Amino acid sequence: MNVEKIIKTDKEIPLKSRTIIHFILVDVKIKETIFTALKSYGVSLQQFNVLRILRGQNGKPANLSTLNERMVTKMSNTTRLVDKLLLKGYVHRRICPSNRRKIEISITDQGIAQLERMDGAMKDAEDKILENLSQKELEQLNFLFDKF
Amino acid sequence: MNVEKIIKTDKEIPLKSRTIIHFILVDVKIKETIFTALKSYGVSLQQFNVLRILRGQNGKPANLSTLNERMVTKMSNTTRLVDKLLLKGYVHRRICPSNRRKIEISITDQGIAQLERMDGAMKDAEDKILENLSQKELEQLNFLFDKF
DNA sequence: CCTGTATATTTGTCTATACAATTGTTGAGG
DNA sequence: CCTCAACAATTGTATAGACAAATATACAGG
Repeated sequence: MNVEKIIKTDKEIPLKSRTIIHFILVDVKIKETIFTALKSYGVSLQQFNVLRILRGQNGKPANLSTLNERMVTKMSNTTRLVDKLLLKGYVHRRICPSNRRKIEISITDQGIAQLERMDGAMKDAEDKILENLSQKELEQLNFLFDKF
Repeated sequence: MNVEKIIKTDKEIPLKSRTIIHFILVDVKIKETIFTALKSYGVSLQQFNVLRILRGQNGKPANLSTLNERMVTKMSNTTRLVDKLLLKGYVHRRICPSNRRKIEISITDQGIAQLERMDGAMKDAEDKILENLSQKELEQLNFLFDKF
């Protein structure tokens, strides 16, 4: 990936700006690959993440606030996001008996089965995205990302 | 930034997955900082980029296809994106006389003035995002990003 | 010229996201 | 009990983005 070529400039870009631009270009590429991988399953990255969080609960349901906390983005969407998973039959939802303000969400067997199929596609996407990086370079990246 | 803490897991995440998750977390943080910086100017990151591309033309107008090519995202929005900049008085638009299919977009003096104000905010955002990284580390990052 | 094809932009529509306001529920303090 | 503040989720609305279809123009070949 050549930054200057992609954004078609012949000027020297200051290192900090270049780093940010570079990051954003990599981001576009990563999102594209992941999106393509999940597309055929009809779920968005966010929906996929919610399913993974629910699976991680090992049967224990999660309420919307918990989901929201673990997702990277904002609450307002969580209700509607779960609605979509509900329509697809991947999750179950019920009012928490001990606190009727809360909603308990859990993954269905169908959701788990679908998720297992998606896991493979996701792994392929990750492999593809990172195909040119060695183990050592991955470790370096993780080290550097910690500084953000 | 501690990945495991943020996504609240105690399981060991495979290195490749961890790298992608880590990347996405950094992305959210970067976008947030940049968005906050630009918010008070009432422009989106995309609009800001278009203004910068136009400034880079040094008076020479750019048509929509050119803009689209240099932006990272898709065409369909370019018309509407430019509409918004037009409303704000930051760009000028006219039909190309030599090829009436094309539209020439150029930045106005007002657009340049506003952009100069935004440059400062953007630089501050970049500094803040990268405050914990040394020159050497920035170079390492750029080196590693080239492998994507 | 006329026709078909390629090019450049615009428009329509659907989905996603952000933010604010609203609804329903709980629990503490008077 | 009753009221009020805090909490949990939902809904409304405005804006952004993806994708496809439509419009307008150019130009090559008969």
